[in-house]
Amino acid sequence: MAGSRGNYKSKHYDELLAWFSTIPGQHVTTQEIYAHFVSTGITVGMTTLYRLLDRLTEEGLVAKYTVDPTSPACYEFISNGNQTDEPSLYHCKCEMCGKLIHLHCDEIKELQEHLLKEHHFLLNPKRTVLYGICDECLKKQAANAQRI
Amino acid sequence: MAGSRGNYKSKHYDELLAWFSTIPGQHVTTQEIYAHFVSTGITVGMTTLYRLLDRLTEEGLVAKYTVDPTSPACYEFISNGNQTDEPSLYHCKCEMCGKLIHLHCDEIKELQEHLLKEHHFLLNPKRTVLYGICDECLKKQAANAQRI
DNA sequence: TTGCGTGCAAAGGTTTTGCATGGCA
DNA sequence: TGCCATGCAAAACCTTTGCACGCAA
Repeated sequence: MAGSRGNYKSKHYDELLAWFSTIPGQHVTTQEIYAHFVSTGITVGMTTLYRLLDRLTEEGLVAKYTVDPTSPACYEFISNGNQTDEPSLYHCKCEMCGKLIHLHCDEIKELQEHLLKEHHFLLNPKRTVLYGICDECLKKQAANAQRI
Repeated sequence: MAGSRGNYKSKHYDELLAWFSTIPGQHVTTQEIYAHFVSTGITVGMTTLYRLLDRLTEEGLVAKYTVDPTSPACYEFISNGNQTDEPSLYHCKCEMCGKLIHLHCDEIKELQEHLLKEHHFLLNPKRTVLYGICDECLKKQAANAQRI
């Protein structure tokens, strides 16, 4: 089922997946992936990268995150494939420093269930990004507020 | 405080804000805003629109939503300005039909408090978009699953 | 041989920037 | 007058598409 197509082996596909599996829980952009390929000595075009990432996203092996229309998309390896999910892992994007951070939180699992039962909305934790302000920046902000 | 600059009156600024206030709870793209101006007979350039929207977003009168890196950003009027928030109103984007829907849910308010207390992350409900699958598409999906 | 994978080049679209002009205070 | 707002044009950016070639089965 993982491939109506895609049963072909490919140097690029293998390398990308192999590298992804070495950096679980890390989010990377196409540029960073491209840089990795360059450092490996394997030549690759951006076109191929986008197509591979689309394929991996469809297969559920990789999650795609949109953070801003201007900045590039982020991709992250899903270690357990499309088998068991880990709904307690969420992404938070800091609006001040721009950091994308991981958050383990069972509370969100409850929200997910609530959304499904009461609002008939099936939340996709692999794609959802919570926007806000991170710990560090909250402190900075408080400090600045005093100065002004 | 609402304007280190921006104390200038401007036909475009006024018209944009006036129109926004007539469509509370609606999200529009720059193209749609542009179309509105055309229908009003007021000429405007996209450059101006982007600058006005940036300004309104900074002033907290308008919220900017990112839905996809490919598709344009969405803007929405915040009726109560940056005074009292309405944290029970959230945005959900359906990954199948692409609809952006509103959701009133007090449950999320609890999550917000939890995130702040336990994880020191200040959630921004004006910007956060929850991805998932909406009611209608869940039904369609179920129907399709039976056919296949 | 067949069909997918690849890569170059070009197009698509949104958003930003530079610079000269016009309008408000 | 001074400063900001505007708009045109061009650029920057990420992403997608078309088409020919290469490679796996």
